[in-house]
Amino acid sequence: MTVRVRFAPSPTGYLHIGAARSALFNWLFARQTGGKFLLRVEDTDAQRSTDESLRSIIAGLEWLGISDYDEEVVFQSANAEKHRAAALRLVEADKAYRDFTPKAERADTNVKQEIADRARKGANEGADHRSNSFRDLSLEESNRRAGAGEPFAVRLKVAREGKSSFEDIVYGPQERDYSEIEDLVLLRSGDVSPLYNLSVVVDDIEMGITHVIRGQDHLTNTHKQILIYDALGAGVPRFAHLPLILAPNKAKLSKRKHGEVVSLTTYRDRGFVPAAFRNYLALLGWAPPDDQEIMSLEEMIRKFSLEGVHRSNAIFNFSELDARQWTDQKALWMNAEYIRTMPLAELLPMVRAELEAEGLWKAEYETDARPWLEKTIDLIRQRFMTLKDFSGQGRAYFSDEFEYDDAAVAKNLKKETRLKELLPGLAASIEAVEPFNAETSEGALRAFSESAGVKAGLLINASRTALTGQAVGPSMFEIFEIIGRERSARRLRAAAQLV
RNA sequence: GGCGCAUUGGUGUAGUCGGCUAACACGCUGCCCUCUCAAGGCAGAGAUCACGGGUUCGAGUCCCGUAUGCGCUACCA
Repeated sequence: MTVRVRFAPSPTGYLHIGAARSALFNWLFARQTGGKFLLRVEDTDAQRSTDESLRSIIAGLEWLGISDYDEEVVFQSANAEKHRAAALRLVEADKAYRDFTPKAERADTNVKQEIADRARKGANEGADHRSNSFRDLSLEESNRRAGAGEPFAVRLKVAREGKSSFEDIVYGPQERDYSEIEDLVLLRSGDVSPLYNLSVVVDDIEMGITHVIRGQDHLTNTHKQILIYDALGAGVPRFAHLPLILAPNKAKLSKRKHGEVVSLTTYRDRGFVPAAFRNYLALLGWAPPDDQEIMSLEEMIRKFSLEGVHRSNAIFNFSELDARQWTDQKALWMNAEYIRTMPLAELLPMVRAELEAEGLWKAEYETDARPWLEKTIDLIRQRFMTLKDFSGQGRAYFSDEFEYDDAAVAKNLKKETRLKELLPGLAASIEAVEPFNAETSEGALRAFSESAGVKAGLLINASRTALTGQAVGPSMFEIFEIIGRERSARRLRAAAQLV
């Protein structure tokens, strides 16, 4: 039997990293087993679902490189009629019943508290889950009242005795007593719309899903879903639940509290290389059998296994206070690692996109200046963290309009007043060099520093800030060659004004 | 409240059948390289494996209990 898995996000917000990881694991599993990877949009909550959210999710999956769905995208809302029919079929088969109890309004704010209170109260009164008086209403009577237009909800008839059990691929054997599961509502009263547990099951059956891979927050509810599979007479798929990704204080990651760090598109917008973030994501809750953490997509597919997923929740370690740690340090490190080691040919288009977005791209980079571009990028990528750095710290390589870092100016230019005269002098001796390259500019600078009686380091560091605006960067003589004779001389003279 | 799941250095993880002087990566500290560095090289600090008890010659690994965290418990998804 070929494997069929699906990623089933609900479009009620952006694609957060936990969901993205679920998508990734589904995708990896499908690609490894030669199975099908499907996308189903769970848009049954019309109030909360938005097109914008859907677009953001789709874009996120594309960015991660896992949007090659093997079949048409399924929209759950389009299947509502099927879900309803399935529930009514269960009523006919006496596996579910109509509940004519008037719908109780629920305040959305304190649901968790309300549930706990109700449970506590129920426990005190010894209430049991099978006490609904409509549970044993005859089908004739039920049909009659429904036919007369009386509003009803449909609930599943859960057996009084026994227990539900299944083997989770990640969490192992799971068991739950029926007495702990109430007769869950399948269809809402009033508009008779289907509820989540019914919809997932009917759709998963319809889509022929063989493995349900999703967040651990669904682990306990799986028992309810299995009950629905059974009632419907359908085979139950295999389940694999994934540990959750938590915030540094071990709280659930949420948009409201944690903002954009949890949104996948943030990583795209802040200069992450998709492969790097994907690689990082794969390591949250899973580890390859060997110690190799940096993996190509092919290696990841080959090494992945659901059995290798572990059970404890992972913490996404970031700091809201420190800008340098705006997201997990390992994610940042991995991005830098990818930027400095990936094939230049793969990096180039990403840098181009960044330069274009910032108005720094020039047509000649595609033609005459192509070798220069490649050399430059290869040189400066060594100490960059994100693609944004190419247009930020690296701006001076692509434009004459760049800013001088205050700290760099203070450290390398302002602290030695003689630089006011030395810099123009250096500019002159640099200009006289022929040919102009790293070696000759070094010779010129060292000769000049000797004749001026200052240490070469003084001029080298001053030059770095003069030519790039930065305090750090590649070897200075490489920079001279890259920036070129004329621009170098001009910037050295201009920097004299900053001393 | 009930039920379920988890718990290895700051973080991500390894540790299959009990033999660990607890491994790797990020981060951190120091040194080296050097013209700088958020790069590279080297070294180091950091974990009584949540706690308590038990089984055993021997437990991070097995059993029981406790604590903490998380999840579910809804006519939300």
